[in-house]
Amino acid sequence: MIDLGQVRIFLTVAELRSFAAAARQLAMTAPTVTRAVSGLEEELGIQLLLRTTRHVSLTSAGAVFAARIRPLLDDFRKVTEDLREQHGDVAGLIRINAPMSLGLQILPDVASAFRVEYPGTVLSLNLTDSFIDIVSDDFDLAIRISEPPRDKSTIWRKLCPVRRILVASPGYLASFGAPETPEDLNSHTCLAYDARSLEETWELRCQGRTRRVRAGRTLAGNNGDLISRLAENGEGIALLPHFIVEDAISNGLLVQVLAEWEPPELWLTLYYPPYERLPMRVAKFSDFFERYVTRTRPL
Amino acid sequence: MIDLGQVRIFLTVAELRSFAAAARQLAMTAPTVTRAVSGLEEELGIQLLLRTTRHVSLTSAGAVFAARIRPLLDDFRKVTEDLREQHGDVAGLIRINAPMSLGLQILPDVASAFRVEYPGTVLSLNLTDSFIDIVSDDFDLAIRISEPPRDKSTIWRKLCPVRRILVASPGYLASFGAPETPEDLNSHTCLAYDARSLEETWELRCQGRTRRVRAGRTLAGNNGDLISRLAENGEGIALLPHFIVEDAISNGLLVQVLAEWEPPELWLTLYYPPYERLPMRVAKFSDFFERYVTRTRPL
DNA sequence: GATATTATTTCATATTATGAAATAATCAGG
DNA sequence: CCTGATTATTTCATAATATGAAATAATATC
Repeated sequence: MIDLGQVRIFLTVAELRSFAAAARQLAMTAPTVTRAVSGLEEELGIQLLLRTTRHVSLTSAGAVFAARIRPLLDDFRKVTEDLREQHGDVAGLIRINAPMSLGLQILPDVASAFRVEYPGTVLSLNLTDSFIDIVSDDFDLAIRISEPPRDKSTIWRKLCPVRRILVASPGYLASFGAPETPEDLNSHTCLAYDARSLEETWELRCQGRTRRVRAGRTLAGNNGDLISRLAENGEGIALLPHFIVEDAISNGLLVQVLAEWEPPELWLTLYYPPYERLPMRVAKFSDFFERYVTRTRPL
Repeated sequence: MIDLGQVRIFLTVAELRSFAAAARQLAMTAPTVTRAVSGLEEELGIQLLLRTTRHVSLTSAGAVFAARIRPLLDDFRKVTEDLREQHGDVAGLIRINAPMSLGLQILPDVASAFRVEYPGTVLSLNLTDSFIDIVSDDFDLAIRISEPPRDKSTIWRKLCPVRRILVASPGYLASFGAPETPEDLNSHTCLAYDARSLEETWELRCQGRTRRVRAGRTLAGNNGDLISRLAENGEGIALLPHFIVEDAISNGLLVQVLAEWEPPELWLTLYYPPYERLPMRVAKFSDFFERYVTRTRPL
């Protein structure tokens, strides 16, 4: 991996057309400059500068390298400087988006505790279950339960895994029987999470074996609590985050089925808009939220 | 200046969420990874990763930094790899553009000598005096006499300074007298180089003093030899590169005037299209041309 | 609560970086 | 053509840093 210090020195020499002048401008000694350029040339395996004791000029390779690397070096400087200047008050508006069920359960407590610690902040809490675009919808922070995107350009941060389980009401199971294998689900009513496509594929794993089941052919909803309530009413089998159904289970309203078959792990994930500089208030709230979720109220 | 090795290690740890796994993947020892991340955090003055002995996760600052720095590191890799792979045959078509006068004087000799050394190459020589766009006009190399552009994004390379002098024919000077000061030029016919604007400003310096003269109000041309011929015909005073008028001066057709007043230095400059990878044939021709100009035929 | 894994620290050693001085090379001016 | 001044590089002794094995501290799992 190439050394940015060497690159900076090389660019200075190339611009000033002098090793001595570059050394003076960079407050270094001449040997340091010489060694930096030689080292870079050796590293790249190509000569960048032509020098006599009286005249320095770029080679064609050096000219191309300089032209391409200069803007990159500026970008690096900008990114690191933006990060270094992460200071300032924790105050101002923070626009937060979260899924309905999760938001209702924990955001009120997090928000109150946060506002005690940082009274200068203003929280705008927005709960939606549908897909949101954090940029165009103008949020500072979106809390989602999902598999993190492959996309390298969005800014996201996994907090903790969210376990999901299959549940049904005792009444439903009495009428239709409990499934013994994933294949049995095909003859059951499976409640899908996605109301739009009316269908969802459940991927279930057990000891290396994977089974896929189509859910939602008869009933679907876009909200965890809604689906939980439908399941409690005996409408069918649901695949839901544990934190949504834990109360219903301990009250006996729902029962876990096919416990040994596990769906893919989802992650509680924070999404940020493409900040150049993360505002302190957003950073603080993120970290506060993470502490709360992982310590005070594990999912 | 930040250390790219540390950045690479940090990104690996962030992706794998484990120092030990990152060490294994990068074929390093665990202490090296720990120290790289700590060093980076110290350098940036902000914590990037949250770690316990069993779990590693990004801080919000770390997530933003990772998302912004990752594409930059990829670009950096690409630039250096493109440069490292500067090998291969010196063969194929090289499309070269040059100013008319300079091109006529030296390109034939350079081209012949180059073709002897690299018979596999094909040279396309294009002479124009007007402004060219190296990208849209599809040249591999443009030779210009100009002040290098301020623009940091174009790829150019200064070869050597080009001295310019003020000249007129003996006949013209006999009729109108020789100017003693730059101000005297206002009552003379000054032949401008730029035919399009019909006007050109001559900036003349002598011992720290600077004078500006407007030229070309009555006669202008876009070609050095053309203007030289006009001056030889006694049409007025011209400001021309020394190499264009040296023959006419030694033949007595032209005489230098206001010798102690010097115009700004122009540079013989090579321009490249925004190559990602400079083709070997273009690099070789550039270096060949430079050697010829600075050694065989100094301007 | 024992165990295994993990991140970090310690410490001795090897490597590298650094600058003053010496050297070699080159251009300008007499 | 020589001298002097400037410049890039090398030398060399020293200081600073990097490195890995082993020890340590911390934590999740069984």
